[in-house]
Amino acid sequence: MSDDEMITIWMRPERVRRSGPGRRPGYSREQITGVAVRIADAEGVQAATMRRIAAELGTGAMSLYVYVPKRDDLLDLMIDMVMAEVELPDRPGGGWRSDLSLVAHQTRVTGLRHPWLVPLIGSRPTLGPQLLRVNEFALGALDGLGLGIDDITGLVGMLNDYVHGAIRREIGWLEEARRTGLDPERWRRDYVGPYVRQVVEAGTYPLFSRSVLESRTALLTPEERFRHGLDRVLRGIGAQLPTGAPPHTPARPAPDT
Amino acid sequence: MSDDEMITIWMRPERVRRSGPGRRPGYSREQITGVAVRIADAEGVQAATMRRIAAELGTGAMSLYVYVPKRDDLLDLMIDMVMAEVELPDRPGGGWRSDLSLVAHQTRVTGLRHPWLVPLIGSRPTLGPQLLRVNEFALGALDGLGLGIDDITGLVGMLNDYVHGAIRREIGWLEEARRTGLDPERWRRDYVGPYVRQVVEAGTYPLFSRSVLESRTALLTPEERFRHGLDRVLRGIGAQLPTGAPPHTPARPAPDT
DNA sequence: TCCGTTTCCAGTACGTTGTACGTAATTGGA
DNA sequence: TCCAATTACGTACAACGTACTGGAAACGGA
Repeated sequence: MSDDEMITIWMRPERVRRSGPGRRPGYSREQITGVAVRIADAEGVQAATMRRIAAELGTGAMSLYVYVPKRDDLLDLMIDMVMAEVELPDRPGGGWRSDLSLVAHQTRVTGLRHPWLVPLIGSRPTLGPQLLRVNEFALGALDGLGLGIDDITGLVGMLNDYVHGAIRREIGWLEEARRTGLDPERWRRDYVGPYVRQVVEAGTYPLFSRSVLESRTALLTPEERFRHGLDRVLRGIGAQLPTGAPPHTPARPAPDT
Repeated sequence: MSDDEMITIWMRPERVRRSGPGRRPGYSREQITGVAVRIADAEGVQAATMRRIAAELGTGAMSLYVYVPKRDDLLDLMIDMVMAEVELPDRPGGGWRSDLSLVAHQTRVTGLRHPWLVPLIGSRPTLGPQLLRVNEFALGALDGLGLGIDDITGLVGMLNDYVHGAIRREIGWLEEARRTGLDPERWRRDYVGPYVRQVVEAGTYPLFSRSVLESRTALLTPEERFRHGLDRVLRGIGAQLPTGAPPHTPARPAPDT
């Protein structure tokens, strides 16, 4: 199977040539990905076009294709690059609750720092090394508590779903606000606000209205709101652990270092 | 505030003119949205271009702009149109567990019927009437059990996060398989398979490897797998209900009919 | 009946996108 | 010194969203 037919980027590592003929590469995957991430952070992922990235590097668009097969692959590389910002110890060991809490909070700050991350990950499932690393840490947090592997993956998946959903709620209409060139606060006030008010006043959805009008958590900081939801999920997880389980001892020896 | 400045489509209802001068409209928002949904179902949302939709209707691309302000608005309309397929009774009343289970399963089949739905909803939060309707039903399922409104929205959010995540996992690489023109099963076997096998054999992520090799739920049907995860979430919700709550009586009178 | 006003239809055109292709430039090894 | 390999990048093409424009159609009032 030739490299050209390798669909996933993770089976097509960057060409590394220590010696031999041919011009020396002037750029790199990591450099290109870094520029793409910076543009996406500032102006949204749709602004990170091949031409724009190349211009930022002072070269032509087609030069990027030496390092990246297609733009879609670059998106996968971007996802994995920012997943590296999720700071975790080599292995879990603080007790399952604080371990999972750490993953959740780290993922949240990363997702807020790069508002395009979670929406993108949602529409393009990828299994880059950094994502696998974070996943492995979360799985490890629940290992050795007497759970089967399927329960572990299920519970971690549930936690992951909450974290992604919460980040999405927190990001909200950020992307669309940017698309229209308005600052997010003004956008919320002038456009989302009137619509929600209209829906509330119409009274068609009474519980939705109550959730807007009588909300107390709306007064909390986003971080506190996130922790409340996280506590709920962690309580749910805790309720499904085998009773009398050891606090955090792994059942298997740690992987070789 | 003129219509031109209304950013959200839900504040710009379709122009309805019962009489007066002017040519009679030959198409409609619903008709256009329907064609777009059909194309997206068959070939992915990126195939539902303005030109393509118009051609399917036997007209020019620019004619669509009489009914839809921008393509992005059409995406919101598509989301809401398929959300209408989530079949629910007028109001909950089967007990919170079966009510929520109903929403979950209905959402799942809808998400599978339109694989672009969940990824799209994830990258573009919208509050169309059909989505509000489904949300209201879910909120109603937990009303009258002694929970505050914030707890209700939190728990419903948690459930919703799981359902969306589960659908995403089930859809998997469907979209990318289609992009490459291969059928999904062949794609999984020839591309995803080798990569996962390589990761597993490298042994870098032992728990991930176990989750692949020792999984028993992988042998279940997707529907059973979904129900298992759903049961976990519902157990988590049940564990957080006030004790001795009435089974399903709403605390407030039903909305006017 | 005719006209003016309003609305819809649709062709043309512009700027932008991803990327296939071809050519020039650069390098190490024979 | 020449060859083979590799990178750099301008050109080109099809397809995209959509602004603009002129023409067609339908009604109310004259």
